[in-house]
Amino acid sequence: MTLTDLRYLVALARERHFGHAAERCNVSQPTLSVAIKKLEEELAVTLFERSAADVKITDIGARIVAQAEKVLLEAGQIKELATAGRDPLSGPLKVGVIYTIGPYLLPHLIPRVHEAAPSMPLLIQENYTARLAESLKRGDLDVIVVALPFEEPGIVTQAVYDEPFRVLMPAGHAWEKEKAIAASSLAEAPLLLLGAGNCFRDQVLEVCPMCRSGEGLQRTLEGSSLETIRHMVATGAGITVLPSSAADPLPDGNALLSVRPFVAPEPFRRVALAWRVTYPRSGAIDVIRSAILASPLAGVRPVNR
Amino acid sequence: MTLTDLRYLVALARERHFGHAAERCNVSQPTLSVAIKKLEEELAVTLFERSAADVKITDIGARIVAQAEKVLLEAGQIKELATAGRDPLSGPLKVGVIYTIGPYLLPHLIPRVHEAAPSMPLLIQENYTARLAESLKRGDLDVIVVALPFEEPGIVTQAVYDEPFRVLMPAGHAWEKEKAIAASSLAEAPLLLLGAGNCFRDQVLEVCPMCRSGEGLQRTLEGSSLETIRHMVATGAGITVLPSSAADPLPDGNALLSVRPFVAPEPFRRVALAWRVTYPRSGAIDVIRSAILASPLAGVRPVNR
DNA sequence: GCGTTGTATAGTTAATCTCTATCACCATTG
DNA sequence: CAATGGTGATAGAGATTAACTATACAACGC
Repeated sequence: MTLTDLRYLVALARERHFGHAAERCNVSQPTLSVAIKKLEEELAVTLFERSAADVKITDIGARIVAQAEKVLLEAGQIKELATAGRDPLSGPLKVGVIYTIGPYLLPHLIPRVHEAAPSMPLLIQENYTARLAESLKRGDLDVIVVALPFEEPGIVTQAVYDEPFRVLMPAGHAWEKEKAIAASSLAEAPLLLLGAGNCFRDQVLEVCPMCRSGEGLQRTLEGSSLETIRHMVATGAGITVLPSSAADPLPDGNALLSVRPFVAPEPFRRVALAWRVTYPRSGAIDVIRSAILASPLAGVRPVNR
Repeated sequence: MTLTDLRYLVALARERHFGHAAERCNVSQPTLSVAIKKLEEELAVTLFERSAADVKITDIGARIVAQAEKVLLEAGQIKELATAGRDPLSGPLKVGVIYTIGPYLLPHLIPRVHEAAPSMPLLIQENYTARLAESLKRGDLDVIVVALPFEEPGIVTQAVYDEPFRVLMPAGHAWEKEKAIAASSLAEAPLLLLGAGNCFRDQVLEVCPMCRSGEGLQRTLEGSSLETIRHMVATGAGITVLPSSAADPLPDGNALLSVRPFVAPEPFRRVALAWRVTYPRSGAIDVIRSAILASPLAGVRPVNR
């Protein structure tokens, strides 16, 4: 029993004439004749009474035809689903973003994606890079926004933008008179840091290796966020390093904080998209990339592909 | 897209492993692999993400698999319908009976058929032979009970029983002293007859050709029934001829009527079943025949096949 | 009876399906 | 870092199936 057989069956039930039914199915009369006969043998029931005058459907035949129509209808739905699903910009996209990007990127990203792909709702999760990577590989996420380096088997990454680091200090801090801060000077400062697991923490520590080993003044704030740290800096609890997208857009007339760039070469992080090599909706990823690049993130520099 | 393809698809969605899915489908791994690939090409969507680690279903793939399961379920129903319909004794049987048999046969027939084939309800129609024949050929009836001769193209008949005719007269009639009545004497009697269209009318007239041509005393009662005629005989309106099944089972102690047989050779009618040669439920017809023969119809003689 | 209409059958060709064998890829491991 | 094992894809051969054309066969109607 094949779907073709069922189509022949339904056509014959409608036409009650082998020749006409065959014509409607674009096959020869013997083809349809043989198919119906085969179907009757397979089901071991007589579906039609053939006589010279006409073709009559049996009671059981009528019931089976009705069921066959249902099967064909449902099968047709598969094609419709496929047609609808062919558009990579249709259907939800599961996006992961690291904690130190999400709050600054998403408010810009979401409306832009919605505009570019109205029928692609975003299901967004913020997490650590390691967790995002796991979800991505498991298939719980489709694409993630992380900082490089990021290497995983089966995962491709595409750099999107570079983002310089900034030094954030309370207003009136001694460094406020400097135009730019040297990375080395961080070792002497009471540096507020995110907890372990945040890649940005490691990147900051890399900027100033002495900070890590020196057991200096820096303090790790477990379970915290860049926003919390910024508030702490404002209260004079210390200084910190922020990515430019988080540091530069200070609320107008914020008198409690000062931001300074690093002296060249500025330390920066490279932000990238990552997805499974096998992920088929590359068009959706292109939309995400474009939306990110169209977002007004302070201080960032696009990375050419 | 075939039902086999859909089975492969569902198996792969369940197993998430080409080899295992193939095994479950009793085919080789390349067979399943190629089938899935073909399906993806036909639908122009990626259903699975293949990687070394594992096989992941895409969102659209999951939706299509769910639909495929529905299709397979509905297709399975076809086989179930066929299995249920394979029994000729299941499902209603549309039976037609002529007016002069129905009232005497059906009260016996129905319970016997119900006992022999409980899941074969009878849909019964009484009518003239000509109407029954028409319905039978059109497929509105499956089998009819008629009196021979009955010849129609595409219709087979099977004699079931012979039924002698009787003379019915009011009690006290002059013929009551006779043990048997000669057919020829009917010409002189006030014979009450059924209306045109009833085959029994013609059969009675055939018993006594003079009645037809002679413009004798006989009266045709249009739109009447044997029962009505019997009541009229009881009131002394005339005499009549009845089939034995209608004449013999007189209500106990009916003092108003007398029944007499004809002198040999007794006139009789041959009652038969008829159905389309193409009708597939011959088992159902056998049940009807057996039930008729098991019915205690007064005076009838079974006809060997 | 003979032609017409309609379905079944035969035989052939073409497409499809399925198999075995093998390749290519990747991830793990000594 | 090369070897290994597990996994899916591909190639080519063989078998099955489905389709066609031509024709037979059956049942009616004139």
